[in-house]
Amino acid sequence: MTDIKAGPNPLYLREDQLHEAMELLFFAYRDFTTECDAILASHGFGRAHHRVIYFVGRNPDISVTALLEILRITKQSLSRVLGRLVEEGFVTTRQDPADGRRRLLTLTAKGRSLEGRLSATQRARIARAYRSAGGIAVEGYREVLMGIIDEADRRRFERP
Amino acid sequence: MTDIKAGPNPLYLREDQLHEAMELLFFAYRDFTTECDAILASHGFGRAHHRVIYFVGRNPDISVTALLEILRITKQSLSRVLGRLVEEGFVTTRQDPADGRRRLLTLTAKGRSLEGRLSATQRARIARAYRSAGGIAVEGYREVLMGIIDEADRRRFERP
DNA sequence: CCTTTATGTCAGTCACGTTGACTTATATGC
DNA sequence: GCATATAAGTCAACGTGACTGACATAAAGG
Repeated sequence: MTDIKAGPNPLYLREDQLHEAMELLFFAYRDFTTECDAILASHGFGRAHHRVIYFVGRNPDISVTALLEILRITKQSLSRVLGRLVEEGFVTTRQDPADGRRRLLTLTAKGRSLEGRLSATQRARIARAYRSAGGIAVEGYREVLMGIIDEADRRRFERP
Repeated sequence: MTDIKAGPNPLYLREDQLHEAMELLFFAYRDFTTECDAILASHGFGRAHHRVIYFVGRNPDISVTALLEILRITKQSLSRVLGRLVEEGFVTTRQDPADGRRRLLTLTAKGRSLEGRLSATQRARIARAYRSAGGIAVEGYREVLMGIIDEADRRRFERP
């Protein structure tokens, strides 16, 4: 009799916990991206432009191939987006002095300014979440997300 | 002189930590979704179909409006996706007995089967990450993501 | 009865991803 | 030095999944 209400079976709980994790990721990503959309739209840009601006900003002199590997899209897809960003003066390309086949991408001052405006809203959201959750929670967030990420990309987050 | 190499200023460190958080979310979401794409593509479906199947599966007898609120898309966007899922027998609609204006959405056996196949790959990924990170980390993951999610949707994750 | 709500639909547009084929420039290995 | 491989760019065609705007219908509710 005591067992009847002792709780749902542990397998059911576990499934539910996994569903919760999936939904947390879905809602967090949804809300994380929406604020930037208005700023981007005012330039006629979309999320693809944001991703390029962000990763070029974080990795000055990145090669096109390296950027493609981060984004996991085709070069034809990148081409349209990157082409516009270069055309409109947000990104510059220069030849790699060490390997003339490579084009190195860097943000212009204009690009850095837009990047800053976009990142600021997202940083604020993260900072708020980090502050309210605390340091131990932050470490847990990091460990779980690293576990979700494909092994090949985990090294990006290794610590000195 | 000792100060010169004493370390980067704390503000810079903090910015870097926030950028790490942003990238973790980006890569995790990217990798979380890619495995399902092949299964979906074999049906001629995309991620939009997956989202509908998932949330209808998790919320049997959900109304169209409630689903729209979760997805935060327009009814015109949902219409094409949902229409195909109903047409091809993955989702059924019925009139709400309590309010005849509402249509209640539920997965068919066929829909549950596809949902199960899709969720299984994602659950496996989460379960692996949860196991390797441990219970304390899982709690942190949950707290931080809840903080990132808009306040209005946080109640979805409240505990009994 | 009139207004509001829930849903569906037609029409047009745009962002952003895809595949496939082809070119050009440079690097590198035999 | 030549052949092959790599990095990048380009043209073309295509599909999904978002959007806006306008309009229709059925049911609920004051």
